[in-house]
Amino acid sequence: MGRSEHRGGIQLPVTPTTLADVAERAGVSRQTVSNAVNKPDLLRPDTLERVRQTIAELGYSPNRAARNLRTRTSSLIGLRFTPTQEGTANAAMDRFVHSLVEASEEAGYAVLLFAADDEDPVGGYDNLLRSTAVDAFVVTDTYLGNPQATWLTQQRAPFVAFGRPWDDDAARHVWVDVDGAAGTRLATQHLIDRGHTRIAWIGWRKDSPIGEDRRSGWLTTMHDNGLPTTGLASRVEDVVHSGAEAAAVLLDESAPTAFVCASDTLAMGVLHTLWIRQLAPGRDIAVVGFDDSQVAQVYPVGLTSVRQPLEDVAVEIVRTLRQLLSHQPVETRGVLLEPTLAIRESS
Amino acid sequence: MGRSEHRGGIQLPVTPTTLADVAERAGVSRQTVSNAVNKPDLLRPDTLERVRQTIAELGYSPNRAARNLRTRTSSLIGLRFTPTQEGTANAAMDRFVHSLVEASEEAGYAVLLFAADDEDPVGGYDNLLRSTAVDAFVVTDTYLGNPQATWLTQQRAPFVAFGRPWDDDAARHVWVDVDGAAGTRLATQHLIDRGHTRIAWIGWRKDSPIGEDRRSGWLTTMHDNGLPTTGLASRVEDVVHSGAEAAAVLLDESAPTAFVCASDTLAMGVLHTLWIRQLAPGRDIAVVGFDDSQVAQVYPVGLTSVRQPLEDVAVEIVRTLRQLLSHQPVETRGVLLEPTLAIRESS
DNA sequence: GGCGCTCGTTGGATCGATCAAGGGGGCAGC
DNA sequence: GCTGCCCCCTTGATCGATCCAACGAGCGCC
Repeated sequence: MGRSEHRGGIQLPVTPTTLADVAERAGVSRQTVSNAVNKPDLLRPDTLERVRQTIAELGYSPNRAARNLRTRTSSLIGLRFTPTQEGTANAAMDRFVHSLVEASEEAGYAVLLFAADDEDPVGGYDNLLRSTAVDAFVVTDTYLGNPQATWLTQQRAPFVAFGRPWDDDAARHVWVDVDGAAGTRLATQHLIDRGHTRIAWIGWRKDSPIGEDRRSGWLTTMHDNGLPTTGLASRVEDVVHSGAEAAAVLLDESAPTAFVCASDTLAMGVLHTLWIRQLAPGRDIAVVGFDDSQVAQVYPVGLTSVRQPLEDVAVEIVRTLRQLLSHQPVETRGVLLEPTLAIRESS
Repeated sequence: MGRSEHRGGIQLPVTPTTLADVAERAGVSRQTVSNAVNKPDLLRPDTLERVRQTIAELGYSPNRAARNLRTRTSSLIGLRFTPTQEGTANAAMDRFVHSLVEASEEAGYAVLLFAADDEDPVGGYDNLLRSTAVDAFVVTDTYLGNPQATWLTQQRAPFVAFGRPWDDDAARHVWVDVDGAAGTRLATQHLIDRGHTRIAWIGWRKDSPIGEDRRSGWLTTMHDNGLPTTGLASRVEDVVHSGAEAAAVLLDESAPTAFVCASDTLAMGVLHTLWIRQLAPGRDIAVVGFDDSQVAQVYPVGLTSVRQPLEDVAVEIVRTLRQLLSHQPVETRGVLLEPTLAIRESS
């Protein structure tokens, strides 16, 4: 019974209203109220109306715990929250999380965040899974040989990865990703359209498949346009000063008129070098970054940058998750989305 | 019973292990197993050991839904996730959320994210509260006259606000905040120590209490040091070009040698103006921002910025929440934490 | 009018944990 | 040897929803 008490003149519920309260008040049984909530078309219209009105009067909401217990679902999606690394510009998590929360909410899910210590990469997942605290996971950090995807697959836990299983052909899980090569193709073609012919690449070290993917977009576009690439590429760590150094070396040795970078962080390094050499970004030398981070948006000159469609990624992930959870056959094993180019003054 | 089946040679649990399974296997009752988990000191050491071993053998984790139903708690903290506005540098959410997740986890809580449409600001809160989906809330957007805090107080819902109830003296809720004035005092004193005497302020419009607070730190420090402030302050919108314009006007009219800004976004505007006028940040003109955003960190020159102790804020919030939830008297109604200054080349 | 069928409704059982009492064994005291 | 007491553990009830099987009213058909 939803008891209540008077306090300070306002009637406040002490125990929340239950299904039984509504049933009694509306003069029907519990099951009928449950049906009114979950399968409205089973009720006669007038009964439905009456029950709904009672629900509104009493301000009833189904108790999550009870529902979860009975249905063995939680309507929660687990996401391990990995913060942006300090000193880099890649703030994709912020935008992605928001998109995921919104997309989930429309599908009736909420997002549960958890952390995980580095010693035990699957610890957090294991806990939530065994205690049936979440229905599914979204895995974001699909770096080379990451253990989470493999482990979750073994456990037959439903999950969708944001990111391709680059190395592992045997991986049978579902993923959504953004076509990085298409992004750098966009960037490179954009620069070619502006008349540039000597376009340099600054990317990540070779052991990053994401970096190599992005690099390939630059490479193929240059080749397709019959433009030179020798001496115009550099692979460094993803920190600002590495980008700056690489830009300095490339400027000295190969005289490029434009740079395509694997990240906004590296692009910032390039801009730094330009600034030191009194070169104007966009006028003297063009620069394009990757991720459309806040840095790209608020940098005084305005950094042109490849923008990942994170909203679409989130929608796609939730759509796929729903298929997985409803035991429908999943249409496609992987979905690749096209990024766009946010053009600003630097190019 | 935790049934299991053979598939692919590996034994996989179909139904998770329950308390009863453990009890049967260990030769004790359900309650004893429950006590072994929750009140270990009630058991005889040898029994405890035996039960614990059985729990480990079977890989048992308590079912969250069942526990939640019985105890009327969820071990979840609700947080409305508001993404960073595009075009601004204030990415505090990212760092704060991570800190909150970590602090919560140590206290046995997880963070539940939800969105809310602007039409119904309390909609998300209401749903989660009535369905007893979360134990408490963390409210971050305590702007002037925000309805959430008031509403939650009325509902007697446990929550802690990140941010002071500026306008509302009647607000009786608990809060944790960062002392913005102390931050700008740090920044201003830092510039004075470097020999600057004409230090300008660029802040937000007057209707922002946070902005006025930060402004007061600059003002008092200037006065305390007997330095002039007339003609050296400007209040604009929190976008880059407004900051740039304000800097231009101030430079022309009052010839400051340093700027203290209410945000990194505005500081970026100042740097833009300096760049246009060929003035070197840090050498010709000093600039200090606020929030220590990624922009400040990766900007080529390195922007000195006030850094909010978000990790400490999160810890303090969780500590306070636990007091609230355990019905202990809360020690203090509000906690004010001191920011630090991240000094870089721009000053 | 009776039969069978459909649709809506009903009471009981169930999910898996914790709460609140109740029971049994061992040890000390007389 | 019996009683009393305490400690440790067990048993039945409960949280609030949904699933299940069965029941009842209304209707059409013969």
